[in-house]
Amino acid sequence: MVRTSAPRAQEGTFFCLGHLEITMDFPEHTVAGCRGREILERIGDKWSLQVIALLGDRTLRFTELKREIEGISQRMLTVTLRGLERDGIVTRTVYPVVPPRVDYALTPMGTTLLEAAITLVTWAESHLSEIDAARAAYDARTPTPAPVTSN
Amino acid sequence: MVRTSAPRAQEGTFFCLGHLEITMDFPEHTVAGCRGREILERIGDKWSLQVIALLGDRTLRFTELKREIEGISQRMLTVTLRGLERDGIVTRTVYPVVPPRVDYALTPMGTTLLEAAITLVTWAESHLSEIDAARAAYDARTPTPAPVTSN
DNA sequence: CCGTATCCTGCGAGATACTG
DNA sequence: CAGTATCTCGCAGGATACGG
Repeated sequence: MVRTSAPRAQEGTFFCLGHLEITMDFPEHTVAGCRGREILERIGDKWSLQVIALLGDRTLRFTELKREIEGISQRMLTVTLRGLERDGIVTRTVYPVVPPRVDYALTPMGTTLLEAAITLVTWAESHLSEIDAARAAYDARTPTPAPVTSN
Repeated sequence: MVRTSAPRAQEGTFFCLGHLEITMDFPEHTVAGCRGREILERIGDKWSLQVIALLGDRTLRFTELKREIEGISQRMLTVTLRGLERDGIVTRTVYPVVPPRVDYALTPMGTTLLEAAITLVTWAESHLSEIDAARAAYDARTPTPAPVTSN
């Protein structure tokens, strides 16, 4: 059994994913703005994890990132990088040359985040076939209700 | 150094987060629909992880989940649970009684997913203050451009 | 109690055009 | 090269009402 939420009205250090009660002694653990969820909002968005993964490999320039990440728009790459920079996940280094050159790299904290995230990716890799099987079984049990072609 | 993307034009088992080239010998690793991202879309959404965390604790009924998860709508709880059920993360057990009773529980696979996800939550817990500091520093460096109140 | 069925809204995110 | 500035649109997700 994995213990993630607290027995009611108890205190201590818990994962901030469940009960209201556990937040009493930890003002920073609000329910609506559950801090534990913030990291998911950070790497759970469409592009952040890909950026982090690429930078885990090596420092990259803006255009290099754009080229590596299939389908990302210039705007979203900028937005993503700014968010990661603000959170201290990546560093942004501007070289005052012309044409401009900007390097992005993982901070030490960013590296540890990547290591933590890899746990999940690894899990995904090793369970994809099982998930596919579950989906197929589910869809077989619950055939899509024919969109009104039977009359 | 964390190695997440492949040296170009090489083959083997890599994390599906970066290069195009690594997908050549793994048809299931498409770029747009990167399978590694699917799990993030699963637990990265607004409610799934909270549901998983609560069920990691113990089996819960629909209404119990609704009560525990502050702010979730009936609709989104249903949608979330259906998705998790389809992926084989949770089981749904209907008792033919009146009024109806439906129990939700983690599958073995769901439990392993929770364990993997906890890695990230733990990381978040232990880096929140560092992130806050980074944000404060960033915001100090980059004060919000006054929204035209200076004329 | 445990859902579906609609309607509606805000925001994530793409496309495009323009600058230092 | 490395961005900002707009405009636009789809859809995740909330509110509400009803059904078995």
